[in-house]
Amino acid sequence: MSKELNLKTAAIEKISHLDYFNIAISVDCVIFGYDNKELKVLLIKSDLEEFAGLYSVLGDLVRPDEDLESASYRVLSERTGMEDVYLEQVHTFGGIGRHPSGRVITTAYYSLIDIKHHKFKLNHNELHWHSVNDIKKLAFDHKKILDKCLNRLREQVMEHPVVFNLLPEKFSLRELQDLYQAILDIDLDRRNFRKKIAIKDWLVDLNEMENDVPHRPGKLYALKKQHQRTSTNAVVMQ
Amino acid sequence: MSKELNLKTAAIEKISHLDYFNIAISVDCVIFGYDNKELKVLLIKSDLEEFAGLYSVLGDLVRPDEDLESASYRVLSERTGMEDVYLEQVHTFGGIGRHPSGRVITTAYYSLIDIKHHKFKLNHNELHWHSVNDIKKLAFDHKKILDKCLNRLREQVMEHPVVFNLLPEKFSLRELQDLYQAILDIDLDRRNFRKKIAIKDWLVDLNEMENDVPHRPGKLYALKKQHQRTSTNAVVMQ
DNA sequence: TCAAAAGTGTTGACTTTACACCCATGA
DNA sequence: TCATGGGTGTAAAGTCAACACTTTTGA
Repeated sequence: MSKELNLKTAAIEKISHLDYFNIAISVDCVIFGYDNKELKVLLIKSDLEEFAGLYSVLGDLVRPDEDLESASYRVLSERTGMEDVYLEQVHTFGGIGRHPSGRVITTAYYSLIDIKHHKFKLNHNELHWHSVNDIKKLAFDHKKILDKCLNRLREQVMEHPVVFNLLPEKFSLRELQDLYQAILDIDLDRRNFRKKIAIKDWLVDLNEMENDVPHRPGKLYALKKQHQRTSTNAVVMQ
Repeated sequence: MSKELNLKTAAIEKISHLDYFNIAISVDCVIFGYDNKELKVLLIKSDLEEFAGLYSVLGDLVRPDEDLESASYRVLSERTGMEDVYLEQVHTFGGIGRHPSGRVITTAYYSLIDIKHHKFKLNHNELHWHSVNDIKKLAFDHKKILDKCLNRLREQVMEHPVVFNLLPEKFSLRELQDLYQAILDIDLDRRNFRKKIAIKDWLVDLNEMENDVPHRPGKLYALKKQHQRTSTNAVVMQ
């Protein structure tokens, strides 16, 4: 009773499946920044009437000739002018009602970028940084997407050196701790935090000190070269 | 210089994006089983000429009117006759050359099912269980998909009670340990394993003993009701 | 009586947490 | 001299890994 061996070519298969080429796929990039001891996320005002007044994360449809990663890098660089930034895929959202234009499935990525980056032109498009903690509602299912990306970020932050794009090249341990506290939304013990970071061996001591701080200056550190994460040396993290 | 407020309706947006509705999306289900102290995976012989002789994991195109999760449950139940089994989304693979029929992006899920399940009709379709350790090459990028799902399974197995679909309802701690060893592909210390499982509080002691074993019988346990994972009470795991 | 696996605790190594004092700087 | 944060160590609690002997059963 076994099925007959009935090979078909890909070309033939494609014809029989043409009906299915009726779903669009997009990428959405949850881009985190950090300023004033708060974790921020870059949002754009939705240009859909259905979501008038609401913000959404940055996304775009995937072009037929680009892969998912390229699409997410394109969104990132088109919107922020930044190249070569690490993006992490988080989850794909495929509910049927999630986009009013039709069937759009989206793959969510997160990324971390320096909020003070130069090429950045916030005024030209309705792009704004929002405090993650203040966000109650977004267009589409983007609140769910944001939450999932934030959870993933929190899971990874102590295991992998992912947060250093959010700091200047040289930073003190206090700045690093403030950043961790903003991301995790908890207080950390200073001595224990320093021990934990020291053990990871992520940092080089630059033998320099902070300037212009209204208190005793701290030592400056930088992320070791081998831990710098970019699109081109992306490390498999799990 | 700010952009004019220029809202468009979803309908209008759709027209301008029609070109993009040219990518198909599929789901691929990596279905793990367990037999003879080995972790297995359910594979089907590829019916594409391009991959003649190679196996692939179970997948199908997503229909325009079903969401991603429904599509993966459909694949699972069509192929195995099983309903109400937990599926975990792992990753979406979107390389441009990954499918010879055209642009197909796929979202991978894994699932664990009892290899001895009744409705199962292995002969009717070229469906076979393969030892995970023996698999060297698969059709498409399915080896990568399998590896990623296996990694995810290994990460979750000690943190969450995910493996119990692979065992009969009543099982001994030795059977459970053998299963963990097969999944993780390492040996575990018996006493430490039992302690670790006891702490999780996943099991009920049934006050029954094994029968028909050629050695001292062990106690039988079952997974507590509140930890049983099905499609309908799926627990958010991260 | 033998073979096979069940069942069970302790010790040492390591990790994690909580916690307090003096120091350097700028205002 | 005050306010601010820098820099540092220790003790107690908890977790993890290694390890061996007696018991029960069927063959």
